[in-house]
Amino acid sequence: MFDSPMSGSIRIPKTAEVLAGRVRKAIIRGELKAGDKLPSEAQLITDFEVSRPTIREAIRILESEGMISVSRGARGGAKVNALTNDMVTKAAGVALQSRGATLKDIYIARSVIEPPAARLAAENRPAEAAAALRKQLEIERTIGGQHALAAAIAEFHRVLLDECGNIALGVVGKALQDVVELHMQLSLRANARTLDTSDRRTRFGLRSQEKLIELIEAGDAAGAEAHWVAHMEAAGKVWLEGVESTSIIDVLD
Amino acid sequence: MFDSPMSGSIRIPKTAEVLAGRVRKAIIRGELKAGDKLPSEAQLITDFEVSRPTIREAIRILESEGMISVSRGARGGAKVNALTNDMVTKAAGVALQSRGATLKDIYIARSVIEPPAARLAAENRPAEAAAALRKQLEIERTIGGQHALAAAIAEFHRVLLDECGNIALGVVGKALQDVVELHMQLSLRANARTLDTSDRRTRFGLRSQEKLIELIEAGDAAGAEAHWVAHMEAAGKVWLEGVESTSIIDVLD
DNA sequence: GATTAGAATAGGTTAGACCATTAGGGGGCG
DNA sequence: CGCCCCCTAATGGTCTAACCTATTCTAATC
Repeated sequence: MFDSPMSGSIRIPKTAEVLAGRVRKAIIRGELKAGDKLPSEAQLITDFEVSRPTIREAIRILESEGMISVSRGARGGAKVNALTNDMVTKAAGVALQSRGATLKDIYIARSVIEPPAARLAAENRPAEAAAALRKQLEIERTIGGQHALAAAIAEFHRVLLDECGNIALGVVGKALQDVVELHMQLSLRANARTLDTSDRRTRFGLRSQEKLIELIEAGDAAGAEAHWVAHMEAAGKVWLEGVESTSIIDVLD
Repeated sequence: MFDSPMSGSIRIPKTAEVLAGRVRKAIIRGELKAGDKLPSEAQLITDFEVSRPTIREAIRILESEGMISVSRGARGGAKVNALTNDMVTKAAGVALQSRGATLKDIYIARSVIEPPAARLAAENRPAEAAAALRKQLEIERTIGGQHALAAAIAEFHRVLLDECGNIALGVVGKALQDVVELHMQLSLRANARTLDTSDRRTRFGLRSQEKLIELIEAGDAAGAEAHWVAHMEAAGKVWLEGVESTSIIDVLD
């Protein structure tokens, strides 16, 4: 039983998918920039010579991918979104939840990714990275409120991943960070608990961040990595006992 | 300037999105398993009391997320797909390409993630991991053809990430691996080049994998990690000069 | 019994209508 | 004169009713 040269299941492309694909390609290639407006549905109908439901299916596809958002009313329509990590976060959230990943799992993965990010930052762009991190640290110091502080600290981690100079590491690291944050938001909304971030521990954390910045600024790659390993371990001990570390991640509404 | 309790732009949910959300939730929660068939469009119309275009928009959303696939004709309809990493791969591919990530970027990120995966495998489940890896190594040894061998080696890396016992690390590591593989497939199809994997280097790689398995089996976590760091570095030197290491990742069509 | 033509099923696409929401302009009132 | 409200136009959201097309099953025919 040989496959004939013509074998292989052929996939008949649907009009809506083709349409969505064209727009997606234009967005990824940068031909359509964030903020640009797509033509109105009526215009698209005449441009592409397809019916309205077909157009709308294409729009739903792109919307579900987070590439456009649609608003109603006069001057409404589909606008191109800035390409964010949202899609990666959503996809990772689904994959992690369906496999039963726990907060501890994700924290361990982050502990694997972030210290090398600190090393790369110190190696490749110490000055810029230190400046960006210091700016975020200032925000943390002046901010009020437990939730706002927690968000600012999360942002510090994101800045570190951004400034490491490796796009791939940044994308996956931030996706994990975002999944955790999403889970926390939903879990807090459900349980209305309060975060018990003691002041003493917070100050210790900020001092540790300050030290990281100094090591990066000095170009001490090995030192920055080692310090951040220690930081993540220490912070993880505190944080994971605060949350139910074994609870399965939940990113559903 | 305080936000009033009523501030914040409200999001009017669209019927199709609500519908898609319900099905998505059921799939993620495991209430709908892979292979299950959704009711026919006609049935959904009567079940949910919405019109066909709306149903179809919901179906397009879920299809674009890779959660279902639809076939035409008698006995056709929407079937639930197995939850794979495809969504994460696609999303990561888009994010990486739009940010101009290079193959080298991604390789570096993989070099960050895989050695700790080897360490975790040796720490947490040496016997199972060694068995699974050895099985894959056998496949590599008996396989013929350059492309098939390259695919088998890629699979070895995936098995390692699966067997490390950390779901989050596995998900993001495999996503990066998959993005690279997707790019290579498209690039090969476009250029019809041939892979020049010399036999000598291939055999060296397989011996290195064998050594990793032995270290993991012995529970030598530090040794496994260190060995895999060296392996990734050595393999990277060869591989990155074979491909255009600075070429920007491309995952379009 | 194998082949093939038709019937049944179910998704793919189109057309047209009407409803709901929003921005902006014009008229009335202070 | 200026402010507010309502009206209107633009645009997406939803529905109904068809017809087309692909796929499978069945039954008639050779």
